[in-house]
Amino acid sequence: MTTTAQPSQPAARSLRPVLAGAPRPMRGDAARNRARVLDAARAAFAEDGAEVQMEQIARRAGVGVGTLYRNFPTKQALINELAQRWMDERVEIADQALSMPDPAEAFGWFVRRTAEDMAGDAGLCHMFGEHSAGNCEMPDLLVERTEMLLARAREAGAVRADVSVSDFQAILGGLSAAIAQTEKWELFAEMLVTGLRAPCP
Amino acid sequence: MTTTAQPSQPAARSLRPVLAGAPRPMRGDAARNRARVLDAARAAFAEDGAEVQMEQIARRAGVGVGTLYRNFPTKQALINELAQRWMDERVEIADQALSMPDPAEAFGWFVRRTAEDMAGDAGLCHMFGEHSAGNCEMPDLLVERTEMLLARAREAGAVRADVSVSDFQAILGGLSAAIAQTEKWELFAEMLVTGLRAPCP
DNA sequence: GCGGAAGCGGAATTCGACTTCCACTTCAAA
DNA sequence: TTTGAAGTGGAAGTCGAATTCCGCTTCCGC
Repeated sequence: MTTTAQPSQPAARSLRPVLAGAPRPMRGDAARNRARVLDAARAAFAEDGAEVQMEQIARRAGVGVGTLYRNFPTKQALINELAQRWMDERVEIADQALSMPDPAEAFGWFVRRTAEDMAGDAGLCHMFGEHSAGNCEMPDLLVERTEMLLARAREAGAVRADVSVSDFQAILGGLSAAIAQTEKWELFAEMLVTGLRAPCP
Repeated sequence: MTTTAQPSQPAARSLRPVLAGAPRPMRGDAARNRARVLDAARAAFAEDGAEVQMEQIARRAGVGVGTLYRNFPTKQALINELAQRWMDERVEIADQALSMPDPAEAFGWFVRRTAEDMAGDAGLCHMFGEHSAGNCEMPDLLVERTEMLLARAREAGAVRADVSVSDFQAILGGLSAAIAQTEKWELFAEMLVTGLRAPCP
């Protein structure tokens, strides 16, 4: 995650005729505000779901709506940015899991960890299930990692053969919905790990 | 489910001084329209989720929005009515399950059947998870049946001891969310039944 | 068949969000 | 310190969807 993110609208700039010069970095206070907006948005969405109003987010961040719109041209753009960050985080977690020696253990850890993270951002995650489903595709990077994790677990007999990546995605969506209702993520994670394994005779 | 349902706004009526006379029954065509609206609404919500517009529902039912609002004072009221019907249906299904001799089998059947019904009304069910969570409480009758079903299954060793009715509710919410993404209800139901059982050693 | 209450359609209204706009303020390069 | 580009706040504008309103139509008891 880049700390010095740029505003969403790339301003073609050319101070002094330098061919394709890199855009001047954001002004210090502006960058600070952008960060505050992002934090406020995450918190607000986590608390109240997607129905929070832009003005609430702005107030929470201590800025005017204008500032908010300077950084994100649209409410959806803001949501997408948050979704993007969540995805990036998922990739990191998946990588950690992939570095574990035992595939079954790695898979279980990934599921538990995801459930735990969801519990911390319940509203937020649930919103993703709702809103971003169509808008912002799961990045290839994450699909790839998930595929690996799943494949390895499958080979190790920890996951039924008939569960595809998109099934798994759907399942995680269900998980977030369940967690949004009760925060018993440990129970749910356990159930998932057990249920994903072929039923024992 | 009463076929001759009354409009949501009870009109205090008193034709001829009959003490507490029952309200005159709906006019024939009106009752027919009410039914059509309800059907159209169910179909529309199932297809497109909660974001369908009142006018779309009205057009689908072949009536004007006015008629729609005559029967349901609010969009939420319409949603609640549908939710109510779904709940009633659940009670019936639960009763069928309770009449089965083997508790484990009964529980599994109930879960599978619910998943199947959800798949048929994906958008609708998902919407319930979203909207009705707060507005329209699960009726006591359904809570009671669910509790029975769960208790019997628990005694028979088919369900882990640490799953409460509200946990189970949350889980079904998750199930509907997952099904709304992919219609693989059989897989999901299987996973649930397996996962709800204490992990075998 | 008549009368009038009940019901109907759908244009017009209301309402509440998102988004735009611009006069004003703040930053930072020279 | 000066200067002007970048950034800011928040009132006003826009827009889409829910809801109301009312003149017209349809039923139904007499």
